[in-house]
Amino acid sequence: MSQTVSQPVKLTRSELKRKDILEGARRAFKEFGVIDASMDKVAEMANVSKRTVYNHFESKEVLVSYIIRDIWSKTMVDYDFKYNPNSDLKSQLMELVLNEVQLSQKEEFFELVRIAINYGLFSQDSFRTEMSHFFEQDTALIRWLKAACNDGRFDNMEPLKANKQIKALLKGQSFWPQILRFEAPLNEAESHQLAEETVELILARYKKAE
Amino acid sequence: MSQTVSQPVKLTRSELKRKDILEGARRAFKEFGVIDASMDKVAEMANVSKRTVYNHFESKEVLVSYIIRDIWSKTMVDYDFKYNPNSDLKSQLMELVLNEVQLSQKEEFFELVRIAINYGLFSQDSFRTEMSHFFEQDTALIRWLKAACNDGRFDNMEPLKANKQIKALLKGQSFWPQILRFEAPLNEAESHQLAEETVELILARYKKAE
DNA sequence: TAAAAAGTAAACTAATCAGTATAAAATAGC
DNA sequence: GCTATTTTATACTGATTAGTTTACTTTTTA
Repeated sequence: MSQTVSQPVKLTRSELKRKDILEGARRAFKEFGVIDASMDKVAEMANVSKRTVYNHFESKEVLVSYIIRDIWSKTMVDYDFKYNPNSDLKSQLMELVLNEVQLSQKEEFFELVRIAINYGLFSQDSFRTEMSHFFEQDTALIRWLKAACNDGRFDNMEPLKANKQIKALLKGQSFWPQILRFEAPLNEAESHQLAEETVELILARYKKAE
Repeated sequence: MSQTVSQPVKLTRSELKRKDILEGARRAFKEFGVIDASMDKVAEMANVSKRTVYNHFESKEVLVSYIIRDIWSKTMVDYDFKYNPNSDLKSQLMELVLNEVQLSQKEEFFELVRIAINYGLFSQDSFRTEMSHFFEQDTALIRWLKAACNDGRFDNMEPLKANKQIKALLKGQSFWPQILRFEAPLNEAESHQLAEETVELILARYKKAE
């Protein structure tokens, strides 16, 4: 056979260096912020010569946006959850919402969003446009809300609006305070409580009277 | 008489210069961002010599944090709104919530919060701690919720939790998207709609059944 | 009105940083 | 083993910037 199931994938020296650079850059950005992490520091933390960094990434700008995009796409694994007309609303919504909260509660994730914000806050349109996709994305919840709505399980609900409300409620306690380091990431119990309270609120407003 | 009612307050030359510096710095930070606004640019925009800037503020750091603190405290004028047991909940809450939204919808405010966030994102504890007070402050809404709660107008409400929920719902549409420049500040109609939807949601969950 | 205080313009220092140049050393593929 | 590519170390360029110095002028104040 020409392929084994779990191939260790032999990387060329060049590929190894590239990996080192990316890892070093991430550590440097995380520790100092994009602005204060000089390319010399990046090279040093990657244990690689500065010239090598420039052989792989033609400028700091390119390196930064490569890293941000990379993290973005790795974090945004598109989770799907199908609406089930035979199951009760609360448990389904709980699952969706809890997933949403837990997905983001990793310090590594916060660190990288900080980098993106730091970099993007005063940058030009193109990068921000891309960032906005990331922030506004997440179709699983929207799809579910639409399906449940079409199935007549909700009253007076506009799925897109309800989606925004849910996201706002979650981010207000599980995202922004952590990004600004006012609060620590939520633990299991806290995540659960937040999800619960959020679901209660949404159902109280939109659930069809029985 | 030694004091007239509306005295034009004669400022010394020094005080005038100080004002010029602050105004020039704010414009420079707003236009270029704190990092790209050099002290030369600040002096130029203030129409003041660079040395004068340093006579008033011993370093850029000091100037930046002075300005941030200044804006903060000016924006956070503590508005008060007393709970009225004889008026209906919805209109009272609407007033409070609408005020909250409108208070912040000025582009100037967003620009300065961007500066503060960008500056604080990788800074040390002391500055962030101060920032967190501003973010978490706002006692008018909390006081009102507590009063209404004590008066038995709500069911199952923890005022501090409800306050967080309201803030999250508002910021999710009227603060964060604007800070990241994904969306424009809300106009009158949009503010009103957001306030309305938020109040609906909160009342649906907590209003005492009659 | 004279001395003290504050402001000005312009040049200067010292540091930092993105990016380049160079020449030697390590490694890859053939 | 030989050649082409990549990496390394180090030093450099050129630009920018925070902050200072100097010599001079204007304003305040007493």
